[in-house]
Amino acid sequence: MQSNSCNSSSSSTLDLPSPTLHPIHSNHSAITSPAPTTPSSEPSTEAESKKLPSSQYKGVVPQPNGRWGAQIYEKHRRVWLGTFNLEHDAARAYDLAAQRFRGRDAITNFPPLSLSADPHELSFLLSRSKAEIVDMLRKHTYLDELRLCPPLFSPKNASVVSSKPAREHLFDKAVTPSDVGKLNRLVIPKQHAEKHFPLADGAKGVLLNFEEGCAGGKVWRFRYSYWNSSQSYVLTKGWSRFVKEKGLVAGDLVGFYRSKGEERQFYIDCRPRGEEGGGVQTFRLFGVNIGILGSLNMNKKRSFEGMEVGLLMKKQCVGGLG
DNA sequence: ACATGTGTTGAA
DNA sequence: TCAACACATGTG
Repeated sequence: MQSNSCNSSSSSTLDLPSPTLHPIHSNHSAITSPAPTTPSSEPSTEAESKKLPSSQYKGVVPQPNGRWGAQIYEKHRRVWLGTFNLEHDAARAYDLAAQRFRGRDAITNFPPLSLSADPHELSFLLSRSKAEIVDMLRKHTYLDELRLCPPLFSPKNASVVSSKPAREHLFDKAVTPSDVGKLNRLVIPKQHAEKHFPLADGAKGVLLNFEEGCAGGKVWRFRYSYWNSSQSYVLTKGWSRFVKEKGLVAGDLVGFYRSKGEERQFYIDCRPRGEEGGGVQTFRLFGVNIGILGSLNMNKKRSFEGMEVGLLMKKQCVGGLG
């Protein structure tokens, strides 16, 4: 089996969140709700014993050994989500994948996270790449990972007693060709610059720190200044490195945040154009930052989105948990 | 040996 | 896109 010493989950069962559920929830009310109340019985006749029982859940397929597989299709290809003892767990796995792969439009077996009481889980789900989510589902480590990642945003004044301060989203910018080109600078839209990054009067420029990710991620330092020539606010020194490391291309979104409370620390993240939700670019597996991923930019991830990334990462997991 | 996950197909 | 089904492959 998995011989990962850093596999944070030693619990094999109890893998997925299971709020109280009713079968077949779909956003499209038009969908037929077969709801075969109870599968009533297992194959009774001997002829049926050869045939596997089909699942009442979407994305769930029976396995010869009585377990249940979960799968989702994307781009004419099947993405295997793992096998589960309980049909219900397989259905939950499918739901999570569906919401990550298809966003709001996902048709799920159970009520979607967007209707859940816990907004944190949705942001967690969307902050991970498809490959990461699939990997977690297959290894049954989703819940552990969810627990390991503290909320980025907390609802209102919630009890942020624990670790990380809540963050406030300042603004996003869709980077332009020149933002990721040879000019080595990012133009901050003036309205946002003056509102969130006020420069002391007559200041030549300042160094701003931006932390990445949700748990003590890498800190990026950019020079921030005002260019009289173009009458624009810009991030200069340090920006090109960010572009390169992240593999930013025109159209990608860069998000700016600031923690509430004392620190007022700035945060940054980026995500490909059109992707749902915020993409926290810090790659963490089992709560450990993976070194190799420093060389994995978004371009590569785009093409790797299939699955191989998970395999790569598995081999990289050598240390124990901190 | 047996569980897992893929190849493939037909239906929607 | 999807699940059914056969079975190749992985793995303990």
